[in-house]
Amino acid sequence: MAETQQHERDAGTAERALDVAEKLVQTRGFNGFSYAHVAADLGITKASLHYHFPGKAELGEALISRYAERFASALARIDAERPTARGRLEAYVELYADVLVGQRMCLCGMLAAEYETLPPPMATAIIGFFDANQAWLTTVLESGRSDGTLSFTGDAEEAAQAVIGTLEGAMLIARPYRDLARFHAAARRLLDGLV
Amino acid sequence: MAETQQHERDAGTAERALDVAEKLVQTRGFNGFSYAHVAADLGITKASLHYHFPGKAELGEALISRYAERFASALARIDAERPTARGRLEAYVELYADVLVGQRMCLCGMLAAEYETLPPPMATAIIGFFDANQAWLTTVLESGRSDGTLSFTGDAEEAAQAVIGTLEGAMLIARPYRDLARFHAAARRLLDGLV
DNA sequence: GTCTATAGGCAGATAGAC
DNA sequence: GTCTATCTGCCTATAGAC
Repeated sequence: MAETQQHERDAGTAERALDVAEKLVQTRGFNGFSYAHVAADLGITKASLHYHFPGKAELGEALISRYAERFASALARIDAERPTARGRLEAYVELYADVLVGQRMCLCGMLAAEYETLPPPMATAIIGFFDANQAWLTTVLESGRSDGTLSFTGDAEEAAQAVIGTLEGAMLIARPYRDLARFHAAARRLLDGLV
Repeated sequence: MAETQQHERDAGTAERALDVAEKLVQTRGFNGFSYAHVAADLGITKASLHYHFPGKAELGEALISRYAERFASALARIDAERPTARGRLEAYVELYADVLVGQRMCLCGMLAAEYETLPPPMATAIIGFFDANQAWLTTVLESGRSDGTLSFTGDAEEAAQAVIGTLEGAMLIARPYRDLARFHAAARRLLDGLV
């Protein structure tokens, strides 16, 4: 497993740079961090960082693409481990909660706020992230409604969009309050509204 | 009305600077705009802007305080014009929608994302904004439940927090999609969930 | 109240040695 | 891969003339 990605231990510099940058973007935003921040945290120079990522835009793209891949893996895992629609939704909420416990905002939620200032490739990738989430949620919601375990009005796609917006918004507000319970209360209400 | 604030026409330089800065922060974020942006838009120099606001931090504080005051006025007006809890909630949603039509994020929602990077006085002011909204919503929800026109589970304060989070999140996601309907659909579902 | 001029710092980025 | 050195540009901010 020489060139495959390893988490935590023994990761290459590029991967560790992504870890540091990811945390910085999730807490400070894309316009609130710099190559200097990342380099200092890694114990290398800015110039070295430019070897791995030609520019901030490319680093940003790599950030979203890795984040989206991990999210997709997590969704596949939920599909495999959770048989019911309700269970899948609960696991989905947990994905968000796990991000928030680290005092972080969802990477793409943060970037959505800064959308107007982002390089076009990053903007496109963010939309792709939300589209993928919406597609997965739509399937879950539809299957739940089919087997009678979920109940909601309107089409599943619209409900899926509401789920994403509600969770992102709950994170956005809970974070400054440093109140994880606030997020969970909002998530609970959301799930209860889907019966 | 020499020194009182006038909107639109004949506003003083400080007020016009706030208008420009407000729009910039709502679209690009606090870390995504500069004195140069504001000054250029006003047709004055950066130095002149420093005469009105000593630093970016003070400009940011003035921004939040004016925004919060206007929001408070709008809420008082809703109380005066809308007799029912349901009508007040609908008018509250419209406040958000009116911001979004201008392709803008809620000022404080945007700043909530950048929370970790803000000068402490700005951070405090943002919490104050959300607290005020929550207090108003809590009263509306309680009165609606009392007279039987609204129905929801849990305490009104928690429901109020959910309303704020849902609307902020709906804005956050609808904006990159440039899809106002997406916001309205989410808002409709939210109101329908309060019967 | 607005200007010119300028300071000092940090940003993103590159060249070239090792 | 990482370094030193450097560049250019933009940032916030100030001094002082008008």
